[in-house]
Amino acid sequence: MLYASVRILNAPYNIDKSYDYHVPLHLEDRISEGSIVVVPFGGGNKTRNALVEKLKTDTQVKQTKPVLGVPGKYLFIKKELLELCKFMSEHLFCSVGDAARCIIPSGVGVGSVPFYYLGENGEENAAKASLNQVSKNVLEYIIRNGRVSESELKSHFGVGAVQCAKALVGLGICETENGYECRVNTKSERYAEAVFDEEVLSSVSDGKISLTPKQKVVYELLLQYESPCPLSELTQAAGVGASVISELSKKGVCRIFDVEYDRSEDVLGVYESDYEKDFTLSDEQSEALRRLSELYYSEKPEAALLWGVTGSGKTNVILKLIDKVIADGKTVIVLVPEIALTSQTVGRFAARYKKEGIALLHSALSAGERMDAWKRINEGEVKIVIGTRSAVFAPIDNLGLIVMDEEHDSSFKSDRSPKYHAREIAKFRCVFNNALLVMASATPSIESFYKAKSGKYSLVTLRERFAGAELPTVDIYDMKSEPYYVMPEDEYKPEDDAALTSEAEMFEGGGVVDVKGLLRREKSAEDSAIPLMIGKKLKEEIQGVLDRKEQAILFINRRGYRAFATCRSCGYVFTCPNCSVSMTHHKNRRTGQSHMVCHYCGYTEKLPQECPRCKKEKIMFMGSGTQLLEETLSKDFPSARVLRMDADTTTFKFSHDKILREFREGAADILVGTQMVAKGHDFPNVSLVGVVLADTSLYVNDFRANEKTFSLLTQVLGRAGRKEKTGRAVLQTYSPGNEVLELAAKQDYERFYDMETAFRRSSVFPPYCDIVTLSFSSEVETDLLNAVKIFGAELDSLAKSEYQDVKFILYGPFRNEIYKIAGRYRMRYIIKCRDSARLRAMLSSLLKKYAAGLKNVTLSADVNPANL
DNA sequence: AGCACGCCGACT
DNA sequence: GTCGGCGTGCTC
Repeated sequence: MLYASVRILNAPYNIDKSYDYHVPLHLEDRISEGSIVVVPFGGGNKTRNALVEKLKTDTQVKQTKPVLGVPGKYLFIKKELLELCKFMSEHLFCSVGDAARCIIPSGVGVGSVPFYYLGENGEENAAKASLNQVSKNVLEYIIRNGRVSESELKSHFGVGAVQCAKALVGLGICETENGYECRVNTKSERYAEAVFDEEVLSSVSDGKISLTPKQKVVYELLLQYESPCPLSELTQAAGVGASVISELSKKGVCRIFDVEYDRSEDVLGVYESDYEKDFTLSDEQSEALRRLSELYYSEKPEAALLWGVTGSGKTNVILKLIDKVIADGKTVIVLVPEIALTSQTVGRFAARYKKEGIALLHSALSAGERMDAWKRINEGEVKIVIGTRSAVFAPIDNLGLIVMDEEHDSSFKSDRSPKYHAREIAKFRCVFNNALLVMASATPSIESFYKAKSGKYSLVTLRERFAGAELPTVDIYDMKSEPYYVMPEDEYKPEDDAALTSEAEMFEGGGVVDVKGLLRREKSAEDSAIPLMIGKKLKEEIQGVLDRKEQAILFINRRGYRAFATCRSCGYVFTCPNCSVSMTHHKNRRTGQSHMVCHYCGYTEKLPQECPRCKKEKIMFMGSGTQLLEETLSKDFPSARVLRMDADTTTFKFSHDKILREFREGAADILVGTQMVAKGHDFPNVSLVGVVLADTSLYVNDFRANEKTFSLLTQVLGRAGRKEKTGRAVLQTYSPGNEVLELAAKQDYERFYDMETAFRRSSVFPPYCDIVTLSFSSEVETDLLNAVKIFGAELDSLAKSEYQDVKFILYGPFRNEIYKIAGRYRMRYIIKCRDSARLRAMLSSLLKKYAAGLKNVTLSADVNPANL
């Protein structure tokens, strides 16, 4: 008898162990180690999917249940990745099944369908019966293939084959039995959008089209959104059924349409013609290539940090390295940050290696496409995989090289459980395959640079800028020399200062707390209470750019119109009812309507005229976002064409890419946006970059605040003048003396690294220790507090008894930076430690004990989190 | 996580 | 006397 030792997928952490099942004869030749199988589990024998860890001929278990089915040869995890699952579960405190979920393409499910096979007296009965041609073909196919699923018959002989098969069963020729097979769930999402047509809008407002109260609620919501809204979200937000929305569409005031996850464009083709097929390397680049090749040919696991300033041609070196690896008959995985997926870099790779066999893995792929890519990779048709973090799991054989472009990017760390870092997975795979890992960045993570300096990684450096490209001239501009707030005289009262102080401190961080300056009045101001976003210097530079018919990019760190709304009379701040954050003020471009939006849970409400607390009409807005910047620009530079890119204008797949392409093709003079404008795009005509507010307070309370600011600014500055022209950049700030800003302006990574490591060493942060956070969340605050207390006590007692040898420092419990999100309260412990087997054993036993045991509370661990 | 088994209050 | 409340414990 053959037994399968399996792990249940979707099993909670505390019951994640091996379970033995026996394998029925007819499945023996279908099952193998790494197969996904269907098994009965638990008292109710509910069918569950499981991963076969081992096949064996005996078992300790007295009574085993049978494996019910092996869905298909593609639902299979090869040995290397099977071991990786185990590794992940040990290091990331997740079940083996959770790890397997990262590896199996999502959207692939298991379905139960009838299978047909030849009956006992099948051939005799067939000889007696008179069959039509199709039935004969179907029968022949069944005889040839043994057990055949209904869907397989359908795909071979059309839908009619099902009838034939059933008839064959009726005639006693075939028999049928339910079995399992792999199925790809194609998904599409239904969207609704208000009809922004003058006539429709006015007929609704003057009652020509009458709406019921519920319809009204939905309609108002729709008007507030700038872009189409998923129906599911809309019905939830409005608290109505889908019928209300379909009524609205019948009345012609909104449109309902399906957006398939399937509409992927030919990303490969986009930039194909942009680049020459061949190029020569500079001396420095050749040397870098030589060193990397040496590491590659060593046939040992190696890791190298390719540190090259912006514009030093890292990509060229990498392309030449890949050429060698491919020529050597091995395969390559290239990992890029999420945002860069359709960028030129990817296009360049794609174009260059199309004929060798390339697979592009990204979040916009439909389940079907993902499955296709997975099949092609599994069947060895692919030599190069390019993709975001999850591409590190690509089932590619014979791996010779993994490249991580923009190594420091935080999108390489998963934000969902299991919270893996692609870098660690890549290392595991390189060790398994004796392959080379190349991490490339202009601003490496402090941790990686530290490893490079201490010899754990080989450091390969590119210092020269390629093709004479130069650093932009950077002006750090002191915004304190500008009036910040402009407010008409008659509205100003001295007591405003007091009410605003706390909020101003809260939201503008260290820089702007001079409230008197904040409210500096200017009698002549036409626009009341509009913060000055564009200082004199930046204004001049923008004008210059427009005059020279060049382009500019302006970066601002907040989307929306105004950062928050507050009452000048009582100090009330508009706060999300579900989250402990203030809401952001948004303005609809088309209707001009104002509403407040929570950036964490999406909650939206209409902006009232009066303060909900004191009922006075004294609401004022503070801070500024992309929408206001866009508006300000069109006022200050009426002739300029402004394009905005933020989460609100990039709802759809590829809309992001579309905006960038439009901008590159010159459809706009100024691109305004959040983080996403900063990353990896090359715009030849951009000669000015403006950072509306550059402050370290962009990331408060995170020990990586400096690192993140430095790398973000470096990237933004890198957008200016990469070709022949020397670009210009203006960093507006309220803390002009800040060392991080100055070093970023000079692009002096090494000085920054020295400064930052000094800080990390003295306060004990990575790379001088590891950090594990244990996060608790609950909808019930008292349950949360209780759980946190119990857990803390237990950890304490373990540390004093069984795990005395484990050294760690426990901090907390703390409330999270944002205590409540979407109705859940969140707290955590922070542990500084060495990530050792003993430490993991201790935490794992605790988590196993409490993962299910704390009522109403979910608990999860994160090793070296991306944000603290 | 599910879903059993198990031991005490309000119903036909 | 039973139906069903959800506390405790197991899942090959």
